[in-house]
Amino acid sequence: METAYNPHAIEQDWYQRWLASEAFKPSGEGQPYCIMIPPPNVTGSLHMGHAFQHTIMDALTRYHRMKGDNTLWQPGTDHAGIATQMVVERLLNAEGIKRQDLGREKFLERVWEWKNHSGGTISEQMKRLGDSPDWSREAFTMDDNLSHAVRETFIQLYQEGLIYRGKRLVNWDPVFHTAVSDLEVISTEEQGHLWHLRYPLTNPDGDHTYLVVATTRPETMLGDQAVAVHPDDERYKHLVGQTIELPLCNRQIPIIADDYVDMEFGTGCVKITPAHDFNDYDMGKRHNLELLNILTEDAKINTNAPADFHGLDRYDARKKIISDFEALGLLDEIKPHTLMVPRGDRSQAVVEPFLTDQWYVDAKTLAKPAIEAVESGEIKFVPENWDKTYYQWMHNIQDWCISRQLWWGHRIPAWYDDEGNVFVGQSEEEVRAKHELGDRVLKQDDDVLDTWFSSGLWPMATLGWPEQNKDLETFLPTSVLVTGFDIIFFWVARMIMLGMKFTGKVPFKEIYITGLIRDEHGQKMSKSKGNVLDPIDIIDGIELDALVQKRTTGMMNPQDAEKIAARTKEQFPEGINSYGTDALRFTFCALASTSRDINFDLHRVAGYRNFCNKLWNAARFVLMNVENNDHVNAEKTYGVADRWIKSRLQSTIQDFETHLATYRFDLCAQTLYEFVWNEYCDWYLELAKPVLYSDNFDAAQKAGTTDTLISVLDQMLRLLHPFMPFITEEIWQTVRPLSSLTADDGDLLVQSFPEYSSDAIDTEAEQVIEWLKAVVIGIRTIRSENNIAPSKPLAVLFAKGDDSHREMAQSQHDYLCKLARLESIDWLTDDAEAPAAATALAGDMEILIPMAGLIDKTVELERLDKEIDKLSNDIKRLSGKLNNENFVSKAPESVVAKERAKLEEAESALSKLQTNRAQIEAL
RNA sequence: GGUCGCUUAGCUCAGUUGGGAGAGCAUCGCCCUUACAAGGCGAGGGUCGCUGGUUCGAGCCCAGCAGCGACCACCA
Repeated sequence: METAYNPHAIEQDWYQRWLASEAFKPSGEGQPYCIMIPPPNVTGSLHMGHAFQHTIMDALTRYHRMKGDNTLWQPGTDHAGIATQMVVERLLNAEGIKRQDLGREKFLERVWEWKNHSGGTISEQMKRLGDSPDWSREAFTMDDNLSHAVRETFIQLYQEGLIYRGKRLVNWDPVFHTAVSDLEVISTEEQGHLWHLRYPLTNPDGDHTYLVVATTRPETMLGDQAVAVHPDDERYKHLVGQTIELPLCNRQIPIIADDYVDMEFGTGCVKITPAHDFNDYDMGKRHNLELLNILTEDAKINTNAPADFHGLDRYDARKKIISDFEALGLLDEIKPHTLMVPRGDRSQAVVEPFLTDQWYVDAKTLAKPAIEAVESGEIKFVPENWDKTYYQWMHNIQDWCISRQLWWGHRIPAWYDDEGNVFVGQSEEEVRAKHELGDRVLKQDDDVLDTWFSSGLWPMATLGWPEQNKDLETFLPTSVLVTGFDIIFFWVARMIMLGMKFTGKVPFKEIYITGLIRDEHGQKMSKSKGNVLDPIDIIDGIELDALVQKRTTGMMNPQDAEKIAARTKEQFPEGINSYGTDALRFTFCALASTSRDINFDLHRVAGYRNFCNKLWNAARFVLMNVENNDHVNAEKTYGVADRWIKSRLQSTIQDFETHLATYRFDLCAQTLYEFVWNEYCDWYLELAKPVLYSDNFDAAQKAGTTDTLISVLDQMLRLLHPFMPFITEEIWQTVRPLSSLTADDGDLLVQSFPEYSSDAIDTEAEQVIEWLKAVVIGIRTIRSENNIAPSKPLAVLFAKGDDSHREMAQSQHDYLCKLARLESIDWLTDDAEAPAAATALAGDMEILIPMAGLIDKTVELERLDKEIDKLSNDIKRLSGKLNNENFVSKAPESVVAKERAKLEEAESALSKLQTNRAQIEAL
């Protein structure tokens, strides 16, 4: 093995070998365990969020595979309708082509070309991460079988009246010319104006010649159908039923009363535009108002408005209306106003409420069982709190607009005849045959379905639905869904609704909601902020120039490039090191606490890269000291250190499994890190050295140590494998010849996971080693504080203590000498006078290092004073507590006893140190 | 307006029925001790956001306040 861990040399070879062994496929035996990947955009590339979630999913998959479960991780990608179409349209625009120029068929050919060209990126990147899904089942939401499932769902819902078509107000994206769902509209606060407009009364009375209405969108007045006031509003009550002369339009509109109006806001008069505002639409329905659409699909003014306005862009029309009102003396005032502006999440264009024919899903009906599934605990959110977010949305769910005026996606399986009759079915042939339409002219609906309609079927459809097969039976409900809270509504809720509707089963039993990856300061990673990290760059490393290049090309705001380049150079003057996949994966696990934001700091990766190196070198040590597997059959005796490390290993296994069961990957990572570094490396390897190197230990003891070195290393590698697959496989294969395993037994990824065994728990060994550690640390501290060279052998005296200490000092003699660099250990008899010495305590026992020529009086006094201070404080606190009658009488007996013992211990320690201090002082 | 969350060491974060404040990174000192300088050994560093309450006892439970954040809805 190389002296330093080099991730590059080992990763991809193992991946190819795993693939070839078909180990990623479900074994067909054991308990089913299944995870569905949240399908990323087929033309996208892997970002930190994917890498994070995929690491979690892969860790779970590998763990369950090693546990012997029938494990399936289903991979695949999403066609991502609007996003993908947008990318391809942009590419075409660069060539000077519009999609309309090509026509639907040719355009779709181009999209498929693009999909085939860039579609493999994500999968390739997943392989770099060591992800182990069953690639033979890789799915795409527009595969034939999935498309069939989509149509089947649509047809059934339509037949049950749960999908319907209707003319309604929708959120219209005037750039993409499509409806979008409520969820795809992002409202942000922007500075605007509140325009107060005067609407003249047809019959002015003494008090009023006009009413003043306030609006943030003056252009909509062209479609006004009424002015509404509150029915109880004394100011206007008498005007209800009268009419307004709508300026610029030469129309009369009524004044109506509706308690939706807030008397306190503005003037208390609201202009009502039923065709261009959701609230007005509802009011219009209540009052039978006409729906007058005044916009085109481009959000220009249409011919329903006065001729002056035809063809004007909505914002130009706004300007003209303001100036026209002003010219007529009808502009009352203009106030600055902060309002929420709705924009399309993809186009960033301001969306307009727009009257069109669209398809809707009756979400309320589907939501009912989906809510109950979570309430009953059949589906559990982890962390649990997310159920509230889910309930809140589900209880207020609106019908889901599923039609999109796009070309890329699942075309709606509905056909119309010339008379406007609708026929829904799998294909035109089927529809014709079923409805006996003969050669009647039929035209398929031009629209496609919302992408989330198909991803909502993902778990059941990838398993084969609507066909009833073994996979569905075995793997549904799937075990856990791993995803972010940002798509609970988009995706999670829809999978539950559609899944329960069509299979009668929940799609998954648990939903593990991960945090969102942010940069080291908690900022969202984004191209425009220039703080994006590419997981592949962390694995492979990247030169500064290339990183700057990457961050500053293709920007929305090129003027920020300089700033971003400067910041990048400051943060990564040397570029980014290559840390390897395993370090990155371990970092993700270590960061996966319950927090909803995860600040990703590269320093953490560096720390865990060092951990990889530590593991690597521990293995090197074992290999250098174990030449063959003779120990397997040799006679062995296991020393206290061997029993100790095996005992500690059991606790590690137990803790790991407890934490994994609750998705606390951070605690799992910490448990493993501490065992490997602080117990196996720091102590066990050091304890093994004297046994292996000294003649004081016989062959059976040496064999016992060798055997323990190998077997604990083997168990550690298994424990670590789900988090760090490559380095563990590499080391394990090197170590395998030293164990009883043969080459036919498969690779590490299919070995059994360590099982906790209480038989190996050895409290006696743990006590002995804890004592030994206390002695060694006590001596090291004295050395360090008194500047005694670590290489200088010391003669120490032990004093006080009891028989057990004498026994341990005897049995651990060689270990103590080696670990603390001692030349001798002697016992001070009880009646002998102690020499002036630096003192450490190990329980009741004193460790004395005579000062002669070694120890500086003032330094040692300072050190002792610090210890004494600490003890005095403890004693003060403890005795205060124990003197409090309330505490003694009300606290549980065990707590009181514990405090008493602590007090006694502290008092005893204090008196020893004080004696010692007096002695030194007197020198 | 509604819902949820956060505030612990310089930084990023753990802290599991309330019972001695922890980790990693960073900092300081010593050490090339035959696995590892990506290392070893040791050290320093926190009035647990503020105020009050419950309790023998509060980082943890309750109330209020302050600051930060997310999501949902929205008055023209």
